[in-house]
Formats: sequence, structure tokens, C-alpha cells
Amino acid sequence: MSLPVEVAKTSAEKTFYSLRKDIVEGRIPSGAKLSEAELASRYAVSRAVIREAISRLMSCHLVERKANVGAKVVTLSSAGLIELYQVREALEGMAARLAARHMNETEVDELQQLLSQHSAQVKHGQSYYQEAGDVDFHYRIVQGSKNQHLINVLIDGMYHLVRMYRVQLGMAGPRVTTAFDEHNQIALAIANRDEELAEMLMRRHILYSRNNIKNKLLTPSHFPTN
Amino acid sequence: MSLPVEVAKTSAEKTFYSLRKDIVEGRIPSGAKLSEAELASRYAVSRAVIREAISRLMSCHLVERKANVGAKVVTLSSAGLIELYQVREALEGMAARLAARHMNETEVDELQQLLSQHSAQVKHGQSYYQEAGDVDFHYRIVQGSKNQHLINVLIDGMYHLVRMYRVQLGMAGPRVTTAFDEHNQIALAIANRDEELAEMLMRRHILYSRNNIKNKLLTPSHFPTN
DNA sequence: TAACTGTGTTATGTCGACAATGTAGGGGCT
DNA sequence: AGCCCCTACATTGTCGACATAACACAGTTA
Repeated sequence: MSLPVEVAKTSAEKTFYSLRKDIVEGRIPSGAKLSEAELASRYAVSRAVIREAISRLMSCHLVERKANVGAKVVTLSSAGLIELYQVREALEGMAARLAARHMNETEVDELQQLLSQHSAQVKHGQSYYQEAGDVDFHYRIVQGSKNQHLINVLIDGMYHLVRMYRVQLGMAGPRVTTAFDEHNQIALAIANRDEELAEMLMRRHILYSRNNIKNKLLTPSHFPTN
Repeated sequence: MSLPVEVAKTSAEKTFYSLRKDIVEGRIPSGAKLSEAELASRYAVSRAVIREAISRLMSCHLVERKANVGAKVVTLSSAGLIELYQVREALEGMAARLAARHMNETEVDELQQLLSQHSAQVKHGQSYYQEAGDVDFHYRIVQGSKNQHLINVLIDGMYHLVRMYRVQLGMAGPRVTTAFDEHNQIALAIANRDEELAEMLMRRHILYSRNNIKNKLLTPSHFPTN
């Protein structure tokens, strides 16, 4: 019913999750250098563990590394965020289409349960849960596509980047109310096994998000966007 | 004019390229276990280097790894290849659309030059170059999209997997003649800045490939497809 | 004064050894 | 005989130390 919790078996995995959290949530700022020695002492592990963790961060495209120079958190730009949403539009559009084809009845039911439960929460004014709820919704649809390559690219590689952009460019929790209706319509299209409509609505949903972001970027509220 | 040659600065990078080549071209078969000690002695480097190389192979989804157990080359299935082509269709379709929008005149010219030069080669019966030529064509269009996320996913993460599938499932050098015409039409659409047409033709082009592969899979020529 | 070179420092890249975990095989118990 | 547990081995995970490359700064020279 809920998102599978990633459980770390090795010390490198734990460090990776910690680092990823610190980066995505902005405690390690965009563009910052990741010194292996410093991180090793901070997390109380050896440099080998840190290097392993940094390797995995590179897989997610959260950090970049130059040989013999070091690793830095990726530099964000508003253009980069727009590009990211373009790719999301194509990929999640396909995910919605495939979800309409491949989700079983149980999964469809759970998706709709999630939405109604979510709707109740928001009516009580807990827009706090919106971020997690939004992630959960999209997550389920991607999983529902049953396409492993799609799942890999989006879940492992892209969602963390999106969250990082949103946190660091200061656009947390936008578009709560309208996004709900869009989610509901998408879920309905999937329940009706209407592949075309599901894809179209999902693409439009993400396009709206992109436009919303564009507008926010035009009126920079606190800091430059590189 | 040609593909940028990846030059290895560190020992780990060299080992990574070697390993990737061995895996993609089938010398290390699908499903094989990658023993760190064995590879370390074979490539005459330390285990740390091997671990670094394996990390990068995991980034490309060419190998999988379980904690405290080890790394194995990914297991291929015909279903997985089909899924891969579904994702390619969405991504490269978008790449073609963006290429039509963002490629400059020089890049468009070079793309068309490549095709005519390529066409001449094939008329001389050198269908040998088809594989490389095909890769080159798609590569340029992806680069022409100027979308860094798209470039990352496709170039670093997906094309090697596609090559691996094609080699190991025994479908090298297919559809030479018809693919040419399709390439030409796509290049023409891009030259005319017809985004819609470019995307449609590219999607169709990849769909044809997928169908072609499906047919080959129905008549398994030499070995089971898992 | 400006540019270049040499050196010293600091970081990353690489290595071999030790620790911890998973696995297979043999022995004992029911 | 079949199942379980325990031991021994093999493999991966982690560590600290050394090798090597990049950077900064001072000294020299035109």
C-alpha cells in the first residue's frame, strides 16, 4: 500500500541515502564540492565508503566528477529544470498509457483510494502532505507501467533530481487544488483503460506544472536561478 | 564531424571501457557473475579499480549487484528488449522534435552529409558499416536536441544496452535498405524544421525496428531468449 | 612589471590487508 | 532417510597507507 522503504544493508548504502537526502533537501547546496576526506570524517567512515556513495550519486546525476579534481553537486539552472520537465512529459505520458494497459484491478483500486484519502487530508488543510502525496501518485503510475527500463530511469534517476530542483529553486507545494483534479482525471482514465486519454492527461498535467514553474521563474522571489 | 572519442584518464576508466566492451559484445555473457578477484588479476589492477568500474557499469544498467553477494551481467529477455524499444520510441521521438527546433544549420548539413556518404558506402555493398552508421545517425539527433537530460539517458544509459541486446539476441545489421529511406526522411523533416513530422517519423522508424525484432524473436534462429 | 618555472601542498587515485557476510558441505539428530 | 545445525571456505565490504596528479604561491628572469 505504501512506498517500499529502501533499507540499507551496507555502510556505503546508508551513507549514500544520507548524502542524497542532504543534497536533495539542500543542506549541501548546489555546486558545492564534495571533499572525500571531509565527508569521511563527518560520516565516520572510510574514504572507500564515501567514494562508493559518490559513485551512486553520479548514477542519479546528482553530482558530477572530474578525474583527479573531485566531485561537485550538480549546478542547477532554470533551463535545466525546464528540460527535465520536457523529458518527464514524454516518459510519464508513456507511463500513464502503459499503466492503463497493465495495471491490475487491485492496483487501480489502490490508486483511487490513495486519491480520496489524499483529498480528505487536503480538505483538512494539510497541504503539507501534498509533496509526498504527489510523489506517491506518480510513483504508482510509473510502477504500474510494468516497464522496468521506464521505472529505472524515472524512479532511480529522475525523481530525486526533480525534488532537488524544486527545493532549491524554492517551489515547494505548488498547484495543490488543480493538481488534484488532474490526478483524479488521470486515475479515472486508467480505471477505464483509456490509454490515449491517460497519456494525454498526464502529459498535460506535467505541461501545466512546467508552465507554472516557468511563471515562478519569471518572478524570482528570493535568489537568482543561475 | 565524428563521434567524440571517450578518452580514459584513470585506470578505473580504462577498465570500465574494457569491461563494457566485453559485456556489450558478448565476450562476457548475459547472466555471468563478475568476480572482483578474478577481474582484478585479469586486468592487472587492484580490486578497488574493479569495484569502481563495476559501479559505472551499474549506472548503465549493464550489471546488477546484490550486497555481500556480487555483481552479475544483467539477464536479457525478449520482453526486456521490447520494453527498451518502447522507451526509445518516446525518448527519441522527442529528441527528433527538439532537434528540428534546436539544431543549427551546420549540424543539419553534417547530418545530411553523413547520410549521403553513408548511402554511397552501402551501394558499394559495405553493409558492414550499417551498425556504426545507424548509431552515428541517432547519436547526432539526440545531441541535436540540446537537452542534457535526454542526452544523458540515451547516450550514457541506453544505447549500450540496445547494442548488447542486439548482439546477444543475434540481430546484427537488420533492415539496412528501408532504414536508409527512413533516416533520409527524418533528416529532411529536421532540415525543414517540421517538428511534428520529425517526431512522427522517428517514432515510426523505431516502431518498425521493434516490429522487425518481434518477428525475428518469433522464429528463434539459434538459442532461447530466456 | 608581467610572465614563466619550480616547488610545496592538498586533494584524488590506487593498493594490499583485515573484517564481515553469504554459501556449501559434512555431521548429528529426530 | 530426511532435516537441521554447525563449521570452513570463498567472496564481498571496509579500512589505512602510499602513489600520483592538480593547484597555488613564491622566486626568478626578460
